[in-house]
Amino acid sequence: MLRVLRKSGPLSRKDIAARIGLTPAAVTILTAKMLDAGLLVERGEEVENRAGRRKILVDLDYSRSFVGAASIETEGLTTALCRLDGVPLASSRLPPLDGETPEQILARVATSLLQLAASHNLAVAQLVGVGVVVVGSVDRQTGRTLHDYGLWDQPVPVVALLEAALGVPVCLENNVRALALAEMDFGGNPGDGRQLFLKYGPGIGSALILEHRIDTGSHDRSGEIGHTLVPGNKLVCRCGRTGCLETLASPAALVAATGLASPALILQALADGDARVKELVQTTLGHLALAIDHAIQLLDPYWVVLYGSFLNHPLVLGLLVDQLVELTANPQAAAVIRHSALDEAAPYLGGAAIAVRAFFLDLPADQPGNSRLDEIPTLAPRLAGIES
Amino acid sequence: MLRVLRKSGPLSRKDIAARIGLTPAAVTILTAKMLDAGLLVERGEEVENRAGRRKILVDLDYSRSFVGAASIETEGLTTALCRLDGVPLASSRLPPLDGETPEQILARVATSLLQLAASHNLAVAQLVGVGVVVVGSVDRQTGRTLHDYGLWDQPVPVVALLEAALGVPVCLENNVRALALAEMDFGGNPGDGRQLFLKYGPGIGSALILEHRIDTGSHDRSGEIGHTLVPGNKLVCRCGRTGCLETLASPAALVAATGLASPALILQALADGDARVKELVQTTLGHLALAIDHAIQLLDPYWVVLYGSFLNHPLVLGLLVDQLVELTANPQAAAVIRHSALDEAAPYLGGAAIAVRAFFLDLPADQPGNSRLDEIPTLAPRLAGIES
DNA sequence: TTATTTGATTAAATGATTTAATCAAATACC
DNA sequence: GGTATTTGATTAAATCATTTAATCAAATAA
Repeated sequence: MLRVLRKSGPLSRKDIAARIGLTPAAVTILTAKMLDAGLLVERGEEVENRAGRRKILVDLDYSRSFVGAASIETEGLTTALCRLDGVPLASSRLPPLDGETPEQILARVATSLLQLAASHNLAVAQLVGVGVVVVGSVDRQTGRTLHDYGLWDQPVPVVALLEAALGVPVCLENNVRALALAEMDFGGNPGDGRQLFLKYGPGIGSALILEHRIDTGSHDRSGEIGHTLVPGNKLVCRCGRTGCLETLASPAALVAATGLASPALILQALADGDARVKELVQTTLGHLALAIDHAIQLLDPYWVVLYGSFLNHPLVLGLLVDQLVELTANPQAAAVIRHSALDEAAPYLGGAAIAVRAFFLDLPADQPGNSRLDEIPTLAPRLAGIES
Repeated sequence: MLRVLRKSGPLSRKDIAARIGLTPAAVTILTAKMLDAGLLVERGEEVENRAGRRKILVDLDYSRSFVGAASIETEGLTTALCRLDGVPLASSRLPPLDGETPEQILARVATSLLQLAASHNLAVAQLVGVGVVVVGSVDRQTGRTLHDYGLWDQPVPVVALLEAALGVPVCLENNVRALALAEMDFGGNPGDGRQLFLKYGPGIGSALILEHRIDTGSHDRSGEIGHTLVPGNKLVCRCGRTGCLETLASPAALVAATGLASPALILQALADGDARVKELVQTTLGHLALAIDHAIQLLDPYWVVLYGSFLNHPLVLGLLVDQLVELTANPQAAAVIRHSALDEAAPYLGGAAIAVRAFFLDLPADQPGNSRLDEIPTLAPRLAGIES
């Protein structure tokens, strides 16, 4: 029911019943409990010029609770508090400190979140969860980071440490994967829950979303478009293979190829009509387009979402889309690809997305099993004081 | 419960309970109903040298019912009857007739299935469903074929026509996709339900299985590895694009490249040590290996299953695996790729697989909703006469 | 022989959901 | 303008799957 409301906005009890396969009577009972628990709100009536009683719209109460979010990178920490619909309420950026241990970093995260709440008059009791995103891969079972491409050199039990410090549920995810979820949940673009997300810069990060959920594959390695091979490419990748797309078509590779100092300067050169740079960019985007076409053929996504200011530049996006249309021999393919609507200055949005999902029982799943309200960890405390 | 039994063979009531999240008491009740209904059988006790009562093993009754299967191709019809575990009981091949309408073909399918049952002393009352596979794409909602690459030039309501003729549930699927399911369900290789299936010959057909189910993608086009692009390839594909893998690396393309008359002759030349042919084959398999590597990076499958006698030849399979291992820089890749264990002379196995799945409620799904035995179409008639 | 262990079964209790009736609140019709 | 009709929400009794707790069954261990 929460899942349906999340996806399809305010709905009447009758419509909810139809969608989740229960009777209106059952939904009346369920909504009553959840309204009491503060999970839902009634949002007035839907006016239709038609006989009969009007629908009373029910929706998730996005404003009553909030989540914490943190992004831990080598360049520093970003923490934030967000509403359950992803709207940021407060955020802060903290620089990295020399020689700081993981434990100290997480302690700073906890302190920062509490300070943010205090300074924005948000009651900590309404903090329903925290999502942390990191650069490397994570073990979702144990809530630990695995190898982290330079930040931490050993597994860190992030979830356990932060839950001890804050006393609310904490979840952990890779930053790109979490961002892809944020795009799904907060991005405002409807779809069928199948999306390839491509974070362009400084490397080529990607995440695959199937059935509204992060797809991990059989060995936690699916969706790695940056590590598909480009024939003829002899560059050795950090992943150990030779010829990965990332070594040839990442912003870093483009910077190296053009000899310019930054992606911003490349954009400048493009705008100035620099033919040499345009050709280099075109070649690079050609590799990218080919890889994206491969992915489209194999995954048939509803969206291919690009994330990163360089690709978001109209000139670049145009070149990429042109190449893709040419490859697919189908102008409609362009409709599949678009740039993310997320604020690129908010790296914590992924954290907010996973925290919200955790609060709403990881909504998109059709997990068999628990449907008893009082056995749900995040709900139990809220339902404890209720009579019925 | 049926799903768990299907996947994990005979189990005790207690173990079933643990897996489906119910109590042994509930499982006792459920198994009793299903034993009465003839869906399950008790398979003796498991002997463990341990104190306590022995487990009474319960399993699906694969022998009590059977399914019909049909494969409709331009070269003719194949019909068969199979046990619920995929073991063929009877089969027949029928040549195509000139000028035969789709309706006449389906009438022949129905007649053939009834004849097979009659001649093998199988009671039609125990025929619990029929699965039909065709070469082109199908509309699973309406049970119609769509365009069919030459066989039929307009949609044919296969399901409606055959259900009218036979009076049992009929389901329809593309042949490659159904074959991939047969591989999962009858192939005897455990896995986690994620598999890329590749039918090599005469074209390059493929199907993607995720979470134990056929993945269709957002537009019914996922898993099309044969239509990924090979850079530099200028051949126009039947799909309308230029440069598809299939135009360059299918058996048909290989036959054309070698100038030999058939894949069998190519195998012969390879065995004879023909260097020119070996190089051509190697180039072709290189394209295939690259595409497979792409798919592995994007999908992270548990298995890549090859189907087709040409690829099954030790020399060819060896060459392909070598190329793949070289590309991935990881000897483990060899463990992922394997040839199908299915009988290649039985094109109807896919039909049997989808019929069995339909009978067992499309087992692998975690579909929300109906768990009431008496509302299940395939079970209702069997439960009708039962007391409790 | 008895105690213990493990699995299966049973009966009463529970509780979510449905059924069927009713209430609520609008438009449509005469 | 009053009444009928329609549509959605609610309620109470009934239902039915499931759990709980006790018991039975059948083995090994002491």
